[in-house]
Amino acid sequence: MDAQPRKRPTQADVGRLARVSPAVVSAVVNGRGGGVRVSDQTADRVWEAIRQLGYVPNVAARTLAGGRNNIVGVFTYEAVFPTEAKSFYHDFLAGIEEEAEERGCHILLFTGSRGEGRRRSIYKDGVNTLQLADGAVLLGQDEDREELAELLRDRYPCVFVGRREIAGGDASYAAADYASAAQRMVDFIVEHGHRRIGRIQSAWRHEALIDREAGFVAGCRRHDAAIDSVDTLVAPSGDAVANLVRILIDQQVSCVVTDDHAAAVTACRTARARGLRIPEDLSVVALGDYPGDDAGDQPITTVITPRRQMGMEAVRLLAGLLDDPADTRPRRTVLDCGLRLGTTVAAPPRH
Amino acid sequence: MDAQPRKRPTQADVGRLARVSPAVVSAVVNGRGGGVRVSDQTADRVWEAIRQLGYVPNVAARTLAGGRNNIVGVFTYEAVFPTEAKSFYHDFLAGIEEEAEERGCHILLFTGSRGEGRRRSIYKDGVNTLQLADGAVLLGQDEDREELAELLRDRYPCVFVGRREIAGGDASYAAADYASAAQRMVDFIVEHGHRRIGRIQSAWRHEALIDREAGFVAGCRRHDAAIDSVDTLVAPSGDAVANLVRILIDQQVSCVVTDDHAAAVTACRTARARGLRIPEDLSVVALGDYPGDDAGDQPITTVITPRRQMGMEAVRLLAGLLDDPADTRPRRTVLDCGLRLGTTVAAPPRH
DNA sequence: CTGAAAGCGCTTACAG
DNA sequence: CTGAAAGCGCTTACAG
Repeated sequence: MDAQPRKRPTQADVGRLARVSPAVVSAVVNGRGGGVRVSDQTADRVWEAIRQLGYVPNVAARTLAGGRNNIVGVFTYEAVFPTEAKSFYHDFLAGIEEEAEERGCHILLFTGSRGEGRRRSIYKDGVNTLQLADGAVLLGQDEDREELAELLRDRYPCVFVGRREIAGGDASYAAADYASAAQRMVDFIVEHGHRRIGRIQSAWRHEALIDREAGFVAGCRRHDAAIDSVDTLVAPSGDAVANLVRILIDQQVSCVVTDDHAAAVTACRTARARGLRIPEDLSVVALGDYPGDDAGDQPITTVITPRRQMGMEAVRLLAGLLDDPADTRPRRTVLDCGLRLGTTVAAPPRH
Repeated sequence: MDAQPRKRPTQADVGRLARVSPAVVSAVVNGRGGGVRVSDQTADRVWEAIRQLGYVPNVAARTLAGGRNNIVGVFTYEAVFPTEAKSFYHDFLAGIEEEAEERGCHILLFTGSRGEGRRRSIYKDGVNTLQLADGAVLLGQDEDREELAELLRDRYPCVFVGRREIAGGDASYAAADYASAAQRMVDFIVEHGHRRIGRIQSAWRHEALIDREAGFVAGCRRHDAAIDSVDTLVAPSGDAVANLVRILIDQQVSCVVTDDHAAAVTACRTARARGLRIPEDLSVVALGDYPGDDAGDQPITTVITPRRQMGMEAVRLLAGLLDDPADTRPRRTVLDCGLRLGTTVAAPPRH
């Protein structure tokens, strides 16, 4: 057979076969956009030639010439398919996939962006790799804010999944409304009669955590009259949680509120080890869930992140950004969180 | 601020500032590659200009001028991130990601390839969408073999995850060695003393299932002297399994061998409903595992598909294909499967 | 309604 | 050791 490094057919080849100019081929391929009009007959001839030759537009050329390539980028600093916490990104990605598919877009995962070190970066050797795609959705936790600021300065079209305040730039995002969810969670436990609330707060100052805090504080303020005490302890790491739970138990709180699911699970275990029953003796709630299955553990009453919807909405916002680049205002959506009622909340014990 | 659609500095701009030609800038940026040599003085001047202007190479232009784009495609007919069976593709993708990252490649998920119908297809409007990438890894079960045959005819560089015999083409693949694994599984149960074996076989004639069958049959033949009987029943669907299990129980088999994990779980449940204990009264093994967690069920003794390795190997094979396109022979690797020893096998009961 | 031409930003032979 | 030029494959004004 021919062993030559298969040369792909170009617009010129198609044009030659269909006896039209490359420009016409371009117009046909792109749904007669660009002010050029082509008769149905001609279009059919072009399509036939395209089919015969197996022509496919060259992404790079398209991008270079200014057109779009219908590729939505997805960038994460960590592995998209982690070995532990396998399902971490799944629901976000499912939403992104669904919406991208709906719009006829492909998804480009920037896995080849590891610079010098082990870490991925947007600017590989000073080059913004994301440019391969029309725009990108940015996911994940452990970010390089410097780089993100640069990305915004570059005016690269991107949307974050989750709220982000990037210095010097107006980031677009599809976020979860952790603030109101946290507030509703406070409503919920106060309605159950809790008057002494213990709070274990992450030391990390991520927007998602700041929002939880704001909502929690607002909720407590609203129930100021009903609540006797709120003890807030900051956990520098997950390892510290167990100790803090013991402290709160000693302070006689009837309900422990954690930032995330893992901390809530730890709280339950620690309390049980102290001989307390959940929820009879101590209630526990989380202001953030874990995407995986709880695998056997007692289902925690928790705020649910609308991951799938966030993914979908991020793609939608990005599409808007691309469709109207003249409008430079940030696109922002804040989506409602649900509360999942597990089995870890009951009325406080009577003494 | 300026609302203009972000215009970035180019090599030409840098060259103008540094008083050199664009070609020199290119050489400097790319570490003096391309046969062009530049004096250190000049290089410094260029770097200084780059810094001043904040120059960043344009990826699309680079790709266009260069050839390959370092994008590995991944194609599946179904959603890559399914709502049910969430983890179905995870391990494969993790392997693909790991190897792609190692090679500085990005991953393109062909999600925008839905043609007329609801289904994805490689040839959208008669056009091979996969050509957006340098080559592709093909995943999944429910395929369009016609289309795949066409893909091979097109000589598009692609590698399947799992063995495939495509009519009229030599498909490259990274497969699992189900045949030897099945054979070893037969060894295993015979060594445990099983003499009357019941087999529930899927009616589906996928390569992966054909391989299991071949291995199972070979294993039984090898132990011909030891085995009293092998009853093989074909299950047209998963729903039929329970009934077939009852038949096998009536026929006094001491071990049931299924093709997949789900059928094995059904077998266990059905047997238990009949008052049999697993494994004391009946042993059950599966020749294929399920990637998710077994969530509470008794761990099945099963063949393990090396998903991660298959994903990695597929990318490696693809890289080989791309690096040496002159060599048109198919690239094929068959990877060992492990056996997971669950708690569903014991010596057969004595009567 | 269609064609010829310029240009996107880069790399890579090819001359000097 | 350096510059001028062609070309990668496309889109997009611009003429006919």
